[in-house]
Amino acid sequence: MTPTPTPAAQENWLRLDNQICFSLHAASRAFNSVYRVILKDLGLTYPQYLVMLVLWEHGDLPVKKLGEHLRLDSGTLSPLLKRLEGAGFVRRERSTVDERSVEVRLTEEGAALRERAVEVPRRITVATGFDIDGIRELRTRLDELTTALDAAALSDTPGCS
Amino acid sequence: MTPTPTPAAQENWLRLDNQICFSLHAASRAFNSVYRVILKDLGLTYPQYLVMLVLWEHGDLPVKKLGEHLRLDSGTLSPLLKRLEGAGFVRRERSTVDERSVEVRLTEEGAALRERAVEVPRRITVATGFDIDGIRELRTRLDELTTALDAAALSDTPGCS
DNA sequence: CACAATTCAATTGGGCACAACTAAATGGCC
DNA sequence: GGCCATTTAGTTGTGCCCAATTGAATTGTG
Repeated sequence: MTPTPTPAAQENWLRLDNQICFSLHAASRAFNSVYRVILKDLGLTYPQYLVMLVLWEHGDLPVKKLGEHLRLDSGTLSPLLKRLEGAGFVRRERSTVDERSVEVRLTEEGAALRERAVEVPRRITVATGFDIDGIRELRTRLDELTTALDAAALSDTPGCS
Repeated sequence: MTPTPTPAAQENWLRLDNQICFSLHAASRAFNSVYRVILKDLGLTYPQYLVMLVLWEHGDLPVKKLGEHLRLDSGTLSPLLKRLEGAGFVRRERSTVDERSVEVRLTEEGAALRERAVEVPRRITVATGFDIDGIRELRTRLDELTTALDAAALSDTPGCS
């Protein structure tokens, strides 16, 4: 069936790799799809929703801090925040004490949106088909994975034979 | 501390939700980063690598079949395949038996790339910090999640109180 | 004060993802 | 044969993600 002389072991590695990376990729996009449907009422995309979650939890923040919470840089956040400002959910105001910094502030409308967003998490949880413990377990695994991958991306290990 | 009259339970939901959706989001991007580093030598992006994996495993395929394996539509695949063609790894040839269909074929160069890609999976596995069983377990969970989310996206349940 | 290094946001460019639409070809039906 | 629904790629528009660069403001140092 496989005409290549490659050892079976390498075939298995390739296949296993396919499984894990593809599974994560697919799960991420599936999550995105569900959020797209649920967040449409609120007029938010999924990454915009993440920004609003951070602002609801921590209050007004400079772009820099927002990026640290979300692990996103200004190249991603700047246009995203402009769209949120265009939608009327946030204002961007350059700090008076440090002119380099831009404060992202919730508008009345943005703060009020929280009331309507409160039901989102439960709907998402239901959609996952997981119970609380299952979600917690999965979250822990994913965070472990992210930590390990971040470390690997830094050390790189390009010369690995 | 919280001026809103919202019950504490809802606060917890919001926080829990933040954890799971954000964890997946972050893990997906972290994976992407590691692949970006490792695949740079090969001249592939991560989604392009997924396409090549499918072609290496299944041989030449029409765009439609490729999309089914990867769960991607032509809007994503068409430009991606053009870039792969530009890089010399695939050819796109319109089928002679059904003019609507476009066959994606590996070039010599594309097939040869497999030899160099063989070491990628092991490096990725090392980067995850997980052992084989851990990866298998996580893969299973993620596939369950994707299946549940896909089902939820279809049924939607928008009127949920 | 002057100068260099650093910090922060914004911009640009390349690529991925998806929705909506177009265009061409096929196949079934009368 | 002529008509129409379906199938298949492609195109367009919007948004996200990241790398690299730019430019303004700040901080540190002499």
